[in-house]
Amino acid sequence: MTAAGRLPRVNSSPAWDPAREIVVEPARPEPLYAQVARQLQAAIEDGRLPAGTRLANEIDLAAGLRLSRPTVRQAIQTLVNQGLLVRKRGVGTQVVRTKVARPLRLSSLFDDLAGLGGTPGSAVLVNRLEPAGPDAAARLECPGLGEVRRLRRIRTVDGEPLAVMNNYLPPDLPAPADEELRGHGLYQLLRTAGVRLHSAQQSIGARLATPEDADLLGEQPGAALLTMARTTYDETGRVVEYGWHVYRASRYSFNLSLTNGPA
Amino acid sequence: MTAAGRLPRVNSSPAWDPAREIVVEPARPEPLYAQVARQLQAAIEDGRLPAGTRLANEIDLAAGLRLSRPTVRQAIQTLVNQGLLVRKRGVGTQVVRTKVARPLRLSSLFDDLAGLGGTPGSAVLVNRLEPAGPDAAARLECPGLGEVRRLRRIRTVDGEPLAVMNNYLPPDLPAPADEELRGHGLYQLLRTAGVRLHSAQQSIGARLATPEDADLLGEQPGAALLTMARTTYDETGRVVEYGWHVYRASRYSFNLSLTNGPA
DNA sequence: GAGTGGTCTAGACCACAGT
DNA sequence: CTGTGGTCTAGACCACTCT
Repeated sequence: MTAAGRLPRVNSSPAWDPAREIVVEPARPEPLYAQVARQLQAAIEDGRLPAGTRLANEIDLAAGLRLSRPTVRQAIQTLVNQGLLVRKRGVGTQVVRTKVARPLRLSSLFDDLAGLGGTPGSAVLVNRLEPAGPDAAARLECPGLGEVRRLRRIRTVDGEPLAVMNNYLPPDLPAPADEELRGHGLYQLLRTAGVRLHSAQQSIGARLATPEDADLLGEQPGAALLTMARTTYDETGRVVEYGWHVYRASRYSFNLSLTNGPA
Repeated sequence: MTAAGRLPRVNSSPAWDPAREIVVEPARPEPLYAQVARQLQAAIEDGRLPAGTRLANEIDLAAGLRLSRPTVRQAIQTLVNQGLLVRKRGVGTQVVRTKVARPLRLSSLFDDLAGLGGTPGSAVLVNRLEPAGPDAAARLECPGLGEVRRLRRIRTVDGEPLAVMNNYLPPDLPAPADEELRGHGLYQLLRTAGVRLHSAQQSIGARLATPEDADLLGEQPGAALLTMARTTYDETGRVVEYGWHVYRASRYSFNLSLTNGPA
């Protein structure tokens, strides 16, 4: 046995009675397992269930909540998938001892920034249908495509330029108004338009600023820039967006949380 | 109804009979749902179940495989979580029409590179215990720590330098031999040592090469570099690694697949 | 209305960890 | 040994989508 394999100290259960703290209302439209998961998550995040706490076993939990064991299991499983709980056979279920690592989700830059300080905004440089060159058609995986919608925006925070964002969109999507683009992320607009985003492939790199980059971003030519190219798919496998963006490395970095989820 | 909401064309089921193609052996140690999931995944990946194919419904599938519906559901769920299948209530289950987006997992650079072309290797510049400065102790979230193991390596592909990698490790982990580090990723060595990795927080940025960077990596000073800083936690919430790496942007970029998994 | 996945129940047996 | 989570069954009813 190596030093690394040593046991986590297990807190014995404190006076936290799930049956008293968690209430499930079968009448609500929210599924029972979701109600349990939501309230467990809240208890973990506001400290009522501190890191390292061991939960009661699934049988007792189910009995206390007057639910079946599979239902309670489903609730716990969603939190395990989020990395908030850890289960070990023969041992029990514990609150993870890490600051929460939110799973990585499809998010646009705007949504990310809105969660931080500063006021995000954007200037729309280009927003029009254009004849689709072979490159654009290939990026959207739509050979023979006649037209594409092209977007070019500058994202700002508190008025300072942060990124130049270029996008191709399929021409049959409803046209986003410049005004909408100024105040909302592209993903948010797509979702509102009924597009069900499913997955994306991203590539993150770096390069030096060209004079044009420098001019748009308020940097010096030769400054370090972060680049991100992304293809986004909906649930039917159609490409709903291709984008290539450049960020000022002096003012932005990508922050990712990874979890070793099951499956 | 917007254009974006239009229906996916549903292929009627071709002559792919799950009951004939999938065999479950209750005697094997592998769980039944895992056997089903594995064989379904294989069928999707090698083209026997092309993108867009609709699966039989869960009841029929269960009957055909002589399993219960929850078991079949569990198998399908794991593939949905991986983004390989899409389920819609009232409609059915379809193979996703996208090239597969593998979920983002904890991986070391070495593991990533091993999956691509070229022969990865590395040179170990530093591998020793050092007195822990306040910075190192803070990075490992272990105030008062006496010593840390410090690593400094150069990662190469086909002999060409690709990245400089700096790491702090807690002093109680078994010391990795230089020889092991040359041929294996750090994560792989940690797992072998019994560490159960749980989650990580990464930050990706860019900067210009200093003369020292340039010397180590064979670039010019002022060249664009990708930077990545990472803190890795095990299941007990302990920091098991802190690393800050720089990559030659001319030869490397991060590729991520994101999926909008449930929960 | 017919067919689908989404949720839920009440049991059962097994594998593994710790004593 | 005891207690835990892991797996599995055989039903049931509901909510949603499409015809």
